[in-house]
Amino acid sequence: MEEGTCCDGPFPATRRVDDAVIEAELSSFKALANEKRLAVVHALRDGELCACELETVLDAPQSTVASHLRKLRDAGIVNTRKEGKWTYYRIADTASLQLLDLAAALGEDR
Amino acid sequence: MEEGTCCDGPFPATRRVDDAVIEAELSSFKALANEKRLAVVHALRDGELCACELETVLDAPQSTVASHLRKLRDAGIVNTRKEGKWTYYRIADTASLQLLDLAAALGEDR
DNA sequence: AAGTCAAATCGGATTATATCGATATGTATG
DNA sequence: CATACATATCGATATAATCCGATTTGACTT
Repeated sequence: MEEGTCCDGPFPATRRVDDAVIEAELSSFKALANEKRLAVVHALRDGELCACELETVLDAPQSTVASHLRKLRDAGIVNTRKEGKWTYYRIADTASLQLLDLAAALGEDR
Repeated sequence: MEEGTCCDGPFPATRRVDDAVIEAELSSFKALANEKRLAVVHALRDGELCACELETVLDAPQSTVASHLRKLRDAGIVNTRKEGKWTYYRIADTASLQLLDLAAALGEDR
């Protein structure tokens, strides 16, 4: 009933994807694809917290927390504000909160 | 000018985060935190494609593509439909497309 | 300027993911 | 039932991410 092979013809070039877009998406998704970094973003939903408060939230050593915060910062998910010897972290863009909500909805049933 | 230490008091328990929600978000983000899997999702925006067509899109060996497709399926990002010896893949939920768009917007400038 | 505390960075060990050839499974067709 | 093709799984290796102690940097304070 079947005839011919599936992939003997050229694949439509219209389905090729823009690398720059994928790169942008990738940097957001990689930043959020980690349990501790997600916990940070959740903790910051209600407002800024300083780095040492986030150590308490994550219950992890200072250096571990600092490296997660750096990744979130590099990805543009959070911003910082220095006040004396403390560094306060906050959500950079509410779009990241929408992102979490969508992801939660997608992943919840299963 | 500063007085006291930052974290000598107990941290407000109200900021504790729901683990189940994080787990759900994590499974979506991990599935999308890969260049090849993102390319698959993009390729499927305009409609279903069979596995061997996706080999062409990714330009990778069959076994590599198959393992990425399995991860997308396990995460509920794509569904499959078998027709004879072919397996067609499609986006399971348009919410994942919104997710890509938001992530692209977040990650583009920087 | 010595001491203290917050936070960032470094280095190396551990753990997780990705890659891909080889092999197995499943579905037509001759 | 042998063959061809599509796709899934296995297993070994390569690559990347995480973790965390130790050290450094920077901002106060005395």
